[in-house]
Amino acid sequence: MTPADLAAAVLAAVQDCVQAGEFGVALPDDVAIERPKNPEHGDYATNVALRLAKGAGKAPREIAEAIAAHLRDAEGIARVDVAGPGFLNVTLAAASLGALARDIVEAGERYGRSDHLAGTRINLEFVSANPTGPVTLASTRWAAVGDALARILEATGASVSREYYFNDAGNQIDRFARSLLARAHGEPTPEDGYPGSYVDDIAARVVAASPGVLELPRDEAQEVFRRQGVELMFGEVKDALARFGVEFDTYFLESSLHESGAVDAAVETLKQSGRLFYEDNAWWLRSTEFGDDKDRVVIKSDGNTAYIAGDLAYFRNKRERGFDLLIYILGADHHGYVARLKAGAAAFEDDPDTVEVLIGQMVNLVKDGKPVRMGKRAGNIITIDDLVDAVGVDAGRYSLARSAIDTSLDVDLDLLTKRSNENPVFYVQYAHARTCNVARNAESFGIGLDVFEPDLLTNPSDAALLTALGEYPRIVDAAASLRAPHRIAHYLESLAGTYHRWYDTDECRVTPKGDAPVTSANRTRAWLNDAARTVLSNGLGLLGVAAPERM
RNA sequence: GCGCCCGUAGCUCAACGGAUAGAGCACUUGACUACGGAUCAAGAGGUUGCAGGUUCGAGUCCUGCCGGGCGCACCA
Repeated sequence: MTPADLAAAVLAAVQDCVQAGEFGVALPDDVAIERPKNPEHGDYATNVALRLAKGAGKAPREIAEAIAAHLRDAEGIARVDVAGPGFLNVTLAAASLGALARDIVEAGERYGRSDHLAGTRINLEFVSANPTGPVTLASTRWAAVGDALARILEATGASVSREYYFNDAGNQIDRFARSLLARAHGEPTPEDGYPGSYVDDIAARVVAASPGVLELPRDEAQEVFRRQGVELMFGEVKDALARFGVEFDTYFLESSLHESGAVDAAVETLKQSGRLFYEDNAWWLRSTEFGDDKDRVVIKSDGNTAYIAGDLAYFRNKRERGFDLLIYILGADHHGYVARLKAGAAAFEDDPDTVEVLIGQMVNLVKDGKPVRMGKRAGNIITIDDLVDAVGVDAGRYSLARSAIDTSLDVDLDLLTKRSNENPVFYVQYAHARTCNVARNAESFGIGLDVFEPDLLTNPSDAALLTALGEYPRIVDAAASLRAPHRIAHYLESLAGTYHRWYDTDECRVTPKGDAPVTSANRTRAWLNDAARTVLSNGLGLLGVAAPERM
């Protein structure tokens, strides 16, 4: 019996109560089944009686007793207790709970996946850093989180397109080109330029590829550096992200929106529909209607488009490409954009809720207990490659994806470089490697996945592991709907602990100790071991972290 | 000044409004003739920044403070 099955059984019991006239209440939409922290509280618990009490006009415990009386008759339920203020604590029959092990093994990679978001086409935009330098640690956080979120949304049935927006029409790129040119000439970095040593490398590569470039007139040379330098830098960004295991479906260039006429068309549409107003020689979008603190200029008084014009055209472009939901992961320094992005949607008579902006807080570098300022312009950045070199892809992705995005994250440089074993990812990966090792040992004992007698899974450690495994689908759902990949990581850490404890329980061995004979219980536990392997592997997969068979 | 986010164990972080606030690391003690100890068991560590409020119940929701981060352009 899965938690979902139990929820259905509880709902049926509530219905029975209502039909029997024991209390009157509208049937709840769903019943929350949770796994109690305290094993004395049964395998599963529900607060449904507490929820219904107010509507029924009766004491929660009274409601709970009534539901319990009906629930006790349900198939596969060993006992139901009413506890505390009115919780229902449910203990399943061993066979009923144990059957889950086979279900999971048979579902394999499909276990935890659902079709809740089937048919939804999601455009997930993340990282989107301008290639004026290597990928910073902050951007790397969004790479890890964004890619994990994409995997999680896909696991709930959505079609997800990973998108990287390159704002190549702006002056950051000009500053980058000027920096390249200056360094190629051996001049100091311009006042507003980029000082990192990578600028010298890129400049040298441009010169190598175009030997005569330094003899060209200054403005022509700068154009060569702009074009080739950006291409080289962007290539490095893509390569570094690919090494990190993050591949984008679309790298979208802002300039393409200008060249295709999409920006002009979008502005024209908005003028026609009266969504822009003219004032002080400029055209404005009334974004204040959507919570923005001021209206935004779309066409500047000099006739040029403002940055937001590109965003408006980009929104429309994404919708025209057929996406139902546009999710943006932006850093906290961009939170002022939320209102104007939504205003843009509304201006096109579209639903502002098609735009969903996730604001991620900053990554702070800490060294010797003190914060270290980091920035491309300051030239002291920690890059995605630095991270990978220090701890590897798995530990890097895991540590950046394991915290909620709305908390700022402190990364200690010394901890990162010296003591990588402190990363909980190894605890989880080791649990997975252990399941594989147990399976290998079982095979050498001639224990395969044949005999399955779930009523033999009577040890409390069996129940603890089974209920933990049963939670997984709801964890995936929650991670998807809350856009919270870190929940997967924390679940896995908890599951790994439960597995390690099960492994260390002598009564729960898969292979017999010493020369004891192989029993049906041993054989049945091979299924449970494999179920744990399946969930650990599936969960790590959602984070883009390897599930090694050996460590 | 206005707006958004955060404040939880020594550190890094969890906790659909639910029961005794949890993990990892670090610390103390124990288990290596081990289904590989990258593990397990036990211990210690907390007034969840402060003060009110909402209700059967608040780390979680509301209000006000305190502290920190990030924004408040006809820049992109």
